Amino acid sequence: MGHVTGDGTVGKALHVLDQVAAFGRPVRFSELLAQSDYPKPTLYRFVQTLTNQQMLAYDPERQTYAPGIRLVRLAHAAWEQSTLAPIARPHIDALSAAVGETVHLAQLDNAQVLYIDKRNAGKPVQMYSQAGKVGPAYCTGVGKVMLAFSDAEDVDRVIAQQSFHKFTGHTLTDADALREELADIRSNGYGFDREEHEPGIICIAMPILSEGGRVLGALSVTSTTNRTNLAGLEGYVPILRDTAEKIARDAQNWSFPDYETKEATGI
Amino acid sequence: MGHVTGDGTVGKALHVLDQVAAFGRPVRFSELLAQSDYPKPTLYRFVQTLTNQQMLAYDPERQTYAPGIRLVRLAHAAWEQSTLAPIARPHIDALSAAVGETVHLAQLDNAQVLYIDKRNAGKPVQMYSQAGKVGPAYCTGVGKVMLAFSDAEDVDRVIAQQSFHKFTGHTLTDADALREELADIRSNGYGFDREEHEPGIICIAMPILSEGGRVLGALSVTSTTNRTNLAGLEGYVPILRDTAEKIARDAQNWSFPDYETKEATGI
DNA sequence: AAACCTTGTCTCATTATTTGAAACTTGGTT
DNA sequence: AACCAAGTTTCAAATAATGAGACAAGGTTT
Repeated sequence: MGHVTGDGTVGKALHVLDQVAAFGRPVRFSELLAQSDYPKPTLYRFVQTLTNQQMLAYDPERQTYAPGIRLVRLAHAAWEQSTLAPIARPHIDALSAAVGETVHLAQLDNAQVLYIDKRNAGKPVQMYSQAGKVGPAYCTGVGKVMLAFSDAEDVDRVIAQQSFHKFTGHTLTDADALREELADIRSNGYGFDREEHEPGIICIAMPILSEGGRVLGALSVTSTTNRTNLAGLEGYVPILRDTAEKIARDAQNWSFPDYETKEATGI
Repeated sequence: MGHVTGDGTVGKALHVLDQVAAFGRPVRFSELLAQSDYPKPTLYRFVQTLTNQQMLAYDPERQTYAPGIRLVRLAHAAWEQSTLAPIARPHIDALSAAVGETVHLAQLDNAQVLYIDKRNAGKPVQMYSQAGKVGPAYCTGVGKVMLAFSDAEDVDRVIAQQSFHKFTGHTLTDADALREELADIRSNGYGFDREEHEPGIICIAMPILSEGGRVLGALSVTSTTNRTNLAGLEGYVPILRDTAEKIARDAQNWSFPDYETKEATGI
């Protein structure tokens, strides 16, 4: 009878959590039930349990559920321990200052691009909204670059999961076009986003590769067609490559600092 | 044999997740086992399940577990839907620009202060590391202000959980001193951090209260004793009060925007 | 090399928990 | 007063979690 979710009760509960998060807005129990595979009392108990555990938050006034505050706490630990962000931080600070454009750091999470960090060179506002945000792999600079240097089997798996929604006139809309693009990127060593996701937005992206050639993540410098063009972005290749190599080297040597005191640093 | 955790298998698994996060660094199975209440195979299976589910990440080289990347994705949804951050964003942007100092937005999470957002007026770097960070309630400006306007029973519960660790010479080190301070704050309408958490760091904090007087969160402006003093910070009271009121008002009227398309905005 | 740890993984009968059809409650609507 | 939708509870059957103990894989000492 095993459902697709697997991993017993815990897996099922987390699947419910994902469903709530996927709504992108606070959701009523009945809405959740309508699109759930579980019978009413089962779903009900999961939602209750998750709410008790503060993994979901219940708004009694509107009778809605949303992902809970406990996740924010846990994610902070994840971000600092399981992503490239703490290692890359000084390097992308420097990169952003040098190029004066927006810089992104991303990793691959299943078949999606997960944005891990961002520097907004000019305007320091509106940043948090991006860490944790996901984007499509087939039409972003960082996504294509990470795919280009992944194992063939991983590429197959990821491509199979892409929707190939046509965001702009430049979006690649099928697997073959994407595979050609990946071959190009592999021979160049870097890739572009040619207004494939948003009109007027272009970027150049560089993979972060371990010594063994494994994909750790990717960096990108984003700009607009008003300010520059692809040839202009190409001028950033040396500093991007340099930054990516530094991050990869630091990741190699990284061993977690031993903490004795927990509350040592202030806010 | 009901443990303190409650909520069946799911609760237990999440408790394990908390334990891993609490280490603050990647942790080996044996370390986890040493401080766990569960027998070896039980803990083992939980860790396996959580790793399968990407709630934990396993580093095969070092044989360690850390909170996983899936949490970062989930937390983004939580941050946007279950915190004041999206509502407060434009207001704290404006506040930060006006005062030229660091601004924090916090909420109460159990007995701790959870930092939700931050603006670093001068230097736009190193920001993400703060969202999701937790701090003590009894010796931070935002913590004391939120407590001061909470229900008596909540205050009792929170105070009972404080450690009253003496961070500096100014830290309040017992419940009575804290209760006096809370009474002061209540009559003033705002509070200070008088180098109670870190030497040289001072702040002024303002509660964000709903129409009914319920605590929604708190704002603070932080500075150093080199740059200013408490009297100087007190000059920010009008703009702080104004900002807090605007956030509270927006929170009242907030109904989640209906999304039809998910991928409408670019990165 | 052999004996001996330490750390991590697997087995399986027992036990406790999850499961979901159906019944019930609550609040709003015709 | 009858009706309907959304949410909550019950309880026997089905299933999954549990953990003592055995086993495997490295490493270290004698």
